[in-house]
Amino acid sequence: MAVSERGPRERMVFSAAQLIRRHGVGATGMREVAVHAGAPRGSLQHYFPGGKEQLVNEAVAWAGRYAGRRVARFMEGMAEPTPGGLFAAMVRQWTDEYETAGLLAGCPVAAATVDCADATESTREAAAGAFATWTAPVAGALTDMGVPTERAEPLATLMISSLEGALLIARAERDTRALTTVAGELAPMLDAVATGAACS
Amino acid sequence: MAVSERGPRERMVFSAAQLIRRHGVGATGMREVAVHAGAPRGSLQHYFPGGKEQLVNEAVAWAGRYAGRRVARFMEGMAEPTPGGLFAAMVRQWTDEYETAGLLAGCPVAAATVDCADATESTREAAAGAFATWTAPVAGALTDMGVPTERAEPLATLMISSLEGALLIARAERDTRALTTVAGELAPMLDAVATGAACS
DNA sequence: CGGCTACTATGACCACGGTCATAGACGGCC
DNA sequence: GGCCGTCTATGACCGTGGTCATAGTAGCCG
Repeated sequence: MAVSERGPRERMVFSAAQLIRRHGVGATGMREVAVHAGAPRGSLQHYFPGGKEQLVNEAVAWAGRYAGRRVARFMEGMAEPTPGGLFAAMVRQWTDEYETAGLLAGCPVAAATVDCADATESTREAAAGAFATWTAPVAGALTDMGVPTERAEPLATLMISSLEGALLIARAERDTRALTTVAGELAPMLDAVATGAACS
Repeated sequence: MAVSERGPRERMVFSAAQLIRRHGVGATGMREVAVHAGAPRGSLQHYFPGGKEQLVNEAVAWAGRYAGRRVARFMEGMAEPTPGGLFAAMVRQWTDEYETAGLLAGCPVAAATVDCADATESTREAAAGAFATWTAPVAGALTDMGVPTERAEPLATLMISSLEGALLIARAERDTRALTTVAGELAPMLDAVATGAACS
């Protein structure tokens, strides 16, 4: 996964994100993270003196940056970009993963929110930050495609919400049905908005 | 919360759902459930010999039935029901809770999915079942409002996905912004579809 | 070489939590 | 009353997991 030659610290953050999105925060152990990253257990307390909380927060932030960066990739990959096309690409990343991996893991930010939002303030803030650093590029892409500025961020929030929710249902059903359905329904609506079609 | 006079068993299921949606499955202890339900600890193993797994599964199923039943209430409460109006009502239930409770808990089904989808098959199935028993009444309501039958279930999935995702973001941000935004954006789109407006 | 810093390595502590085992209380029914 | 099923009550076991403490290793600099 193109992670081979990063420092051990980044590998641990990456591994934490991977494990969290599969098993949730509570069920992910520090020892487990170390093993998954191929890193010594002692390095955890060395790089993350803040303990599990710090590790989780960094994993969440990492996931947010990753998701944000993907948006630019999706835009580059489209001949004639449209809002619906961008959304379809965002969804396809997940359906593709299901095809290849055979199993659908979740979003680490979602997992952190569900598990920590009420208990750990800093993690809640990290999750909010991650959503923000994900929403911004989406909204930016929308404006680049001609969506009015004041609609861009609301629509970006709608897109991410639908994706996260569909991902949840897809995991429960062990089936990409919800993801493809949401893409099939929402994408045309987004394009209709962008072309200024009659909505409201 | 109108739970006062139910049997102790149902109270425990209810309490489990409440605690799960706040702290997640992993962080919710059996002892904690018993205390919250005002029930003796020994009753847990008596009513739920299947242990925590059984309790969680029943809590998830209960939440699914509850959500499904709410749909009928929402329909009754609307003078001239529209898909967008139904969605707005579904969202409002959550924003109202935030106003009154001051804190936004999540959806127990979402929490169970995030925490157990990969580890506990039965819970994953319970979550899938819960989404199904929630989606069905929504789709039924849509058809009653004139939405073509083949579009009803996909749109219901879109509605629930958006709601779940927005709820996630709202929890992370400790703000109903995402919920109101999604309602404001998606509701008109849904009505446009229902009235057969130009979308795709 | 001595010492310092960065990192690795492991064992131990301790709290938490799910489960089991056992036994006590209540209430109906023969 | 004596019996039994339902429910309540509580203590104990044991695995798990986060954290702390303590060394050990490697490399650099003076």
